[in-house]
Amino acid sequence: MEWRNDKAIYLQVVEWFKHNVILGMYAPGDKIPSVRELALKLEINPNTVVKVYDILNSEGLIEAKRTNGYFLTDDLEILERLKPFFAKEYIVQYLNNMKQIGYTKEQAINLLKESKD
Amino acid sequence: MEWRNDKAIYLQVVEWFKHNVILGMYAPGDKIPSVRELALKLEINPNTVVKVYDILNSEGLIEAKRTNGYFLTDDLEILERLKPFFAKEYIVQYLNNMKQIGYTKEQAINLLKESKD
Amino acid sequence: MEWRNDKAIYLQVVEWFKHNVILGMYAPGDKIPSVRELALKLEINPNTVVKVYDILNSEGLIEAKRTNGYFLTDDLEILERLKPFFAKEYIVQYLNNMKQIGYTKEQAINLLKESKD
Amino acid sequence: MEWRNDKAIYLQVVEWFKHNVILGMYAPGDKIPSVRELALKLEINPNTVVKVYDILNSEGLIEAKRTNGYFLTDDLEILERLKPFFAKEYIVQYLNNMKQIGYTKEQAINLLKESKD
DNA sequence: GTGGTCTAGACCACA
DNA sequence: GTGGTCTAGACCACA
Repeated sequence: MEWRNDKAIYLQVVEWFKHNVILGMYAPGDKIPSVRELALKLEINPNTVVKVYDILNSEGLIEAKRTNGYFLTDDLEILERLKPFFAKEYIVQYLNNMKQIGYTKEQAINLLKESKD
Repeated sequence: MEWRNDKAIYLQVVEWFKHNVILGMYAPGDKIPSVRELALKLEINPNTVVKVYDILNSEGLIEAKRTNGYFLTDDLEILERLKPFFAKEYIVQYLNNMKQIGYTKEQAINLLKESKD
Repeated sequence: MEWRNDKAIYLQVVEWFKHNVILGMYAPGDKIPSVRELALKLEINPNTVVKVYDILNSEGLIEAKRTNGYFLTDDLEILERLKPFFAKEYIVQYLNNMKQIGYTKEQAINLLKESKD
Repeated sequence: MEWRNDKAIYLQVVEWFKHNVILGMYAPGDKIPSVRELALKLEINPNTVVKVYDILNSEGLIEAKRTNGYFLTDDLEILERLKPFFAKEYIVQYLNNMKQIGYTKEQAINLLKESKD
């Protein structure tokens, strides 16, 4: 893993984790890597992973079972919310990019429609 | 300046430069920073700047005048092409992002339309 | 300050801080002690204070102003919620205590009414 | 066992012992742990246990039988008094807590009545 | 000086 | 081995 230096690592890991969830890396209720495992894999400090898991926990995305590890929530509603969450981010990003180079929202939509991709 | 480490620096500098041009930092025909100046300012190796200027030169965006330095082209047509160039990149990026989390192009367009921003 | 060892220090500090707010130690919008100040005063690690302020921040009770310090929220609604929050805790604690020694809720209420205090 | 450091340990042990009696850990007239046994179990100084047993003895709750150890009293009246004793403590504690955050006794009673627990 | 981030590492309860 | 807590201390941006 490589980290951008324009954003706190723990924030990047939070996003990375959510992305993995969207991509179906873990099933609802699955055990996820332990704090130490993930720290080793990502080559970051365990405390940073703790911070990440704290955030994910407070968002209801994962749950801690003492001495058993962390588990992905089986609350499907919370999991369903992930996609629109990212979508919103991507939309804002796209519109900002386009506005920065001088396009309006309408133009951003039209250029998108005309694209072949 | 901060550089992402997931992409070659010279590519990032090329983009950064084009962005500046779009934002009107230089007028058509203007002198742009020397290789050494830019290297110092961006804290990168002069050779990297040389590579950047080579690319920009080959795209017709800048021109070298022997012993006089580099100048932004005064060919307006080339300058006009910059905006669509970035737009295309942003569009591809947006669609890729949305597809990666499971949205089709149509959904990407519709969600964009519905956004309030 | 002395800390009970049956509860994490940061939780005790969170409660202690809320208590102080209820007692009117800070006015809405007031600057509160910096992370380092509080750490020194309470003789705990600055990181522990960071954790406390993180929690209070996420609850909307305080706000961080970069390079300026933390401030008590001026959102009166949030501040008003503190009293009932503690009241609920005290009620639960009282009922639990009484039940543990064999009294029902009704008895707990009646004994309370009969008390001279 | 964990001891709060805001109160003398021997006082905490006295309370802890009375609590155990209320919970029926010993029957009236039962032999209770020797000074040494209890000191080991609670990981406290035997002298502290001596002090505790002195107090319990002076309150008539336990009785020393020379060379035979200590026994819980079989005086049911004394045992019956334990519950109201704790109840009074809990009531005072509850009222103090509520007063400290600005509620009157009447409010403390009403909030208690309204609680769902 | 202020908050923010991150690392290193210790010790704990629980099983 | 697992999560939870806490300390010590470094370095950063911002002003």
